[in-house]
Amino acid sequence: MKTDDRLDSPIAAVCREKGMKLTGQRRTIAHVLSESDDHPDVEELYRRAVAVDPRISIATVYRTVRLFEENGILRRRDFGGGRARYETTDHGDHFHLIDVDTGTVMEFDDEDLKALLAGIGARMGYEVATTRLELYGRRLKKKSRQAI
Amino acid sequence: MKTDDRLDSPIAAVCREKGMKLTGQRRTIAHVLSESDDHPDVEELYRRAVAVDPRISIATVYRTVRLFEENGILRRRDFGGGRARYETTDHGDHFHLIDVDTGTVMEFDDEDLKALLAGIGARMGYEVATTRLELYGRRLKKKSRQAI
DNA sequence: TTATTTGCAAACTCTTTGCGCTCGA
DNA sequence: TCGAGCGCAAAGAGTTTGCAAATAA
Repeated sequence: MKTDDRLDSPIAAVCREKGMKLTGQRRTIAHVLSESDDHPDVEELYRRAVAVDPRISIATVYRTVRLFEENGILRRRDFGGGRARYETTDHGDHFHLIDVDTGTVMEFDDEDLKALLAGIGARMGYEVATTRLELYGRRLKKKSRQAI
Repeated sequence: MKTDDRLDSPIAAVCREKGMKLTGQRRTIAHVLSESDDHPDVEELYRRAVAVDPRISIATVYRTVRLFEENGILRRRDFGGGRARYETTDHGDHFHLIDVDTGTVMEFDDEDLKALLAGIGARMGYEVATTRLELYGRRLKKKSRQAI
């Protein structure tokens, strides 16, 4: 495929650094990912990629997403619903809060929480390697919302 | 199917209370579940059920497991690996710690943790309905294990 | 040039479902 | 008796893969 320099992106740069062959499809997917700050599934990534360049198949999206995950560029998430969702790793470790009414996914982080989890693990004789934590909730009415 | 009173179990009793038709297959699956204190997937439940009574199909296990979940007898869990796993609801709300080397699933509970999570949700404007929390870890050497 | 990657379609895994027969109440 | 439930096999949904053609380096 012909190189399209307009599709250069931070993630494409990482691919180059890691020595991956930078095909047109990978460049396109890297571009789409760099522009996304949500948690798309493969189908959605495919839709966005095709909008940029129709010469791409969903099999390639699956393959690329796995490649990027293996290279630490993407993190796979599972919020239920039977499909994997992906987020870039460039904004660190965090947890998720999912609005059960709208499906909106929000990110949060909390040092006390991390410390507490590590402590619980240690007390049980384990070093915690990874944590999967998702809160599923409903928007509070303003009145009952706690002050920050 | 002929009734086999040896298969009576606490879960079968709950089925009766809830007015479900207590078929031989359901009785067998209820029995198997009452004897299990781990987190089997459908395949494993099927294996255990067939060992008790071979006249059972995996479709029935799927159907029964869903029925039991809808009736609050079972809770569906997803620890990755693409298959749902089930636990009885009779031992309350809790979290899981999974040994990444052996696959062993352990349960734990922590009031401070629950409070912290509820607080985080509230601060973000949400009432937390359900929480999914799994710690994946590696056994610590005795020496570095923290005192309880 | 040539080892990799891609597109396509078939295959795979887990789960659900349509249908005619069976069985519990 | 008779409607709910069962077994079977086929269908779905998401994901992976074998193979020949295309392509980046």
